[in-house]
Amino acid sequence: MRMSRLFLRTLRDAPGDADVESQRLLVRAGYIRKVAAGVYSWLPLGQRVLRKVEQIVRDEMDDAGAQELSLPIIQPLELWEQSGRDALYGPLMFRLHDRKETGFCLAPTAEEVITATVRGEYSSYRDLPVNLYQIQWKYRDELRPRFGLLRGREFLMKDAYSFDADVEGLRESYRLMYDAYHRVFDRCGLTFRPVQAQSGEIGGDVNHEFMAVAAVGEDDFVWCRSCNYAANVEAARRRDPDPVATNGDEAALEPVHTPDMPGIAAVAQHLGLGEDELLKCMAFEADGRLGLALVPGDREVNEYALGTALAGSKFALLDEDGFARRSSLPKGYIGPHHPDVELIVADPSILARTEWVTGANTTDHHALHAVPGRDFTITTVAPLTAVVTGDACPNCGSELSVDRGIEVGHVFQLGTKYAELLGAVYTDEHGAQHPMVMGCYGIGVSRVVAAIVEEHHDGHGIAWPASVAPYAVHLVALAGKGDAAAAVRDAADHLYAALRSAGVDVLYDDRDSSPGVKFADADLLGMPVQLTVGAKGLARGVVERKIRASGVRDELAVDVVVDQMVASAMT
RNA sequence: CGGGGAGUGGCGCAGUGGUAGCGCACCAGCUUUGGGAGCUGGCGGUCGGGGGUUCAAAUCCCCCCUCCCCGACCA
Repeated sequence: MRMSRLFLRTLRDAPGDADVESQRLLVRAGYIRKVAAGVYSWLPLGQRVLRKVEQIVRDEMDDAGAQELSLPIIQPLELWEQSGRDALYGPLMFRLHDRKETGFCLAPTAEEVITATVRGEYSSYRDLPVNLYQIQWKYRDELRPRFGLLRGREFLMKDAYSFDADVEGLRESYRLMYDAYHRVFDRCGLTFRPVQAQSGEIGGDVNHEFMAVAAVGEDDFVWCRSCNYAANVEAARRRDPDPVATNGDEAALEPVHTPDMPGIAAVAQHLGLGEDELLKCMAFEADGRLGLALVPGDREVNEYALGTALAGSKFALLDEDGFARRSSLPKGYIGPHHPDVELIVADPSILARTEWVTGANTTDHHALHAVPGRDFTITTVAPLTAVVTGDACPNCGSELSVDRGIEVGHVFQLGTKYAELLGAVYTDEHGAQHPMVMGCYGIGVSRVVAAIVEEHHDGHGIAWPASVAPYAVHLVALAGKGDAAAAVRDAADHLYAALRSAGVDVLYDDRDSSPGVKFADADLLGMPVQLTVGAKGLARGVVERKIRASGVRDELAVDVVVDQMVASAMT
């Protein structure tokens, strides 16, 4: 492509509303343009990158045995009413009506439609398994679209759906996708981790999020640098500290005056203690019963873990209203020896210390020497603390790290939920009917583009991995003076033609601009290899090569350039 | 949804009552040519929209729209 004809305008300044580097660079370099909050146009260069990522995804999906189809973006609301997700998604869905006032939505995802589609075609165990996918635009009216392509309201997503006869089949389908995802993100040049995660609103059991490590990520996740352990911050566990036995000679419970100190930090400072010596008592109600969740004062309660510990009970931490109703609970001064407390869930670390400082259940007072088992009775011991960097890995004991990541993929074992709700059943070899067992597998294709830029850029611009670069080579012709100018132009034209006929994708800067502009644009646009044809080099029969990512430069004889480029494209 | 900030040419910005300007970009000419060149001359804006105050509004007042940031409860 000749840059003199490319629909491209690079910007020296990024728009003021860009809030992450990927957005700033993609806009400055002319890959995308914002049309509305969370809605972007993909200009020619951007479209090429999007297609590259798409094609990697398509390759790996096809290799894994999935079949591509295309489902509608406009979906009847009726399907969403059947699955019950109409209400669940609520205002997150873009809604519209046709002229007959029939309700539709713009697809935020496609479990309903795909299930209805398979239901209409397949009904025998002989048909299964089958895995269908599409690469299609999705729509979510996010509360707060932000971070450019990372949280848009319109985004390109690959969604695959597997249908199996039984759970064993599902596990195999899931494994195929899980493995394919590794290959996809490897090929895209991303540093990532699959992490155990919660299922969120889609429902189902086993699932993994694929997190690209990035400071601008919206989700914290926990991973071990020594072993393979990785988990969503809510599902993460640490290795529990060992319990210590009480000697039985601890001093008796002793009240202490702590005026106007409803927080851990103030009390610890006042008493000259570490925050980890204080007992944090978080009040909750579970099925109407008052409970306390106990963690060390320097820790926070992981509500998801608390839910697990309460084994399905409906529970909620007390809010302001709750405290208002429970007037006997002095918020900030609660101790576990409270007469109204019906159950106490304690983190294992509570048993790793013989005595605690805790609330005295009287405003402005705390209590020293609270001994588990003596002064209060623990109903259940279960992991409750939110994991932080430096905690011990539950698998290997090494240090865990809590980092931010961009969720670029998510794989779920859905089970039979949608098949049951929407009637996708098959007949087995004995003539009995069963719901199909489903899995679903998403990749945020447009988000991946942004994630790649987040990982592959520097102060000058983007540095695309070769696998997704819009062009393999950025050929720069420097206009010289007089006869030299003509020679340079001539040599560059020939090189351009030769590279193209050798099958190399070339972006050719044939513009009549100064060298500075051309170099700056080349670095900003980020093709993996830059070839510069200038009068000086040409006189010696060489062109200069610069590897964008490393900045390494060398010179190539003009007559070996094409072979070199073709060879490096192979590797 | 609540709080804060902001909308002025394609992009970045200035302009606190007197009729709109700067840089980049764009167009023309001349010069320049290995890291975002110089000079000269141009094109381009109903100042987010509507209403109001005023002799006069980008500027003051009201309403609306859009955009950005922050905000859950750790006791």
